[in-house]
Amino acid sequence: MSTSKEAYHHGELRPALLAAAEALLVAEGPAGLSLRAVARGAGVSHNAPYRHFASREALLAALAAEGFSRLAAALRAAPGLAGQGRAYLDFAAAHPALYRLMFGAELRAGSHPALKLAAGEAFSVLSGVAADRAGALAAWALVHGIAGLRADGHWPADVVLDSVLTRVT
Amino acid sequence: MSTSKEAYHHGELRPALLAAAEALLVAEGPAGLSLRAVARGAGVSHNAPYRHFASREALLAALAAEGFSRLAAALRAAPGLAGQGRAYLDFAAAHPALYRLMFGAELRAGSHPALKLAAGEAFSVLSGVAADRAGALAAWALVHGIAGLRADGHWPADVVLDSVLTRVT
DNA sequence: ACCTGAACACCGTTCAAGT
DNA sequence: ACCTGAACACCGTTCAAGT
Repeated sequence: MSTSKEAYHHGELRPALLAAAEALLVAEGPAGLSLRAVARGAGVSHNAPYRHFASREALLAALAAEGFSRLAAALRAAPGLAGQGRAYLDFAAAHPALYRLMFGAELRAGSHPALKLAAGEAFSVLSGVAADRAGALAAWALVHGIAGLRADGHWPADVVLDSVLTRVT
Repeated sequence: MSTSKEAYHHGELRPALLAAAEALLVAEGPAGLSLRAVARGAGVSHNAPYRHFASREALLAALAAEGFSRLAAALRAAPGLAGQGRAYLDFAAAHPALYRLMFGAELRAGSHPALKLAAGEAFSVLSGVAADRAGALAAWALVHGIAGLRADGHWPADVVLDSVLTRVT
């Protein structure tokens, strides 16, 4: 076994940077997520991240892609359309900062192929349990809309989610 | 009539800053929306905006609040729930950068009372045409979800919106 | 290969002045 | 009142070196 510090010289810096980035994102919000702060969090110089990410935005995109992979796994573990709807909302509620990064304005999915791929993977899991295409899109838009409104503090706390989820056919 | 330059000395700087900020947001995205660039756009020193906004975030919040007011006006002009749904989606599609700022991760509505108020105003217009509270929330979440997915490029271009909008009761 | 320190052009914010 | 220029501590990114 090597110490974590030595590990950076053996290819472990990339995951260490992503972990530091997520910790920063949770602790200080997206504004605190500077590349230099991420490097400090991982214990390396402000310049070391460029060995693994082409830019700050590329690191953010990688973190968001990781979020989509985790969301896809959570959806796969949930049974049925209603179950996946609840799993989707649970994920967004459990990781609000990450969820906002995944869909936020600072990342254009169009310009990050790996991100778009990871997102498509999560959505295909949702589609797999819907009756038809319009139904899958409606369900996805509904849970995504609820998750977004909740994350922004626009969603009344006393609403029973199931009473809303069942309004979509 | 005074020239626009002189007008800054007579209380017109605030709207001029908001207009410059929106132009920058549209032209360069949220990353290009620096306070110093906004000041340059309005033709004043990098420091002048602090006479009207406490911080960069306060200026962003004011711009987002203006967006909610415009959205509310667009909703008021549309007849019925389906009409308002379409008006909501039209607004998001016509002003994608502004829409993303309104709901984006860089602004927490909770910490900007005026922003939360403006958002609540827009939502109350939507609620006014729904049959009940769960239906209003479902409709709002659905159009908001569709708007967000479209803005992020996750929405298939060939989907007929009405076929999805009618899935919500 | 992987990491570092110095450097560049920026940024938000503060402050002491100017009119 | 409203605006300015200098200053501070940051930031993303690049570059020339070090091992």
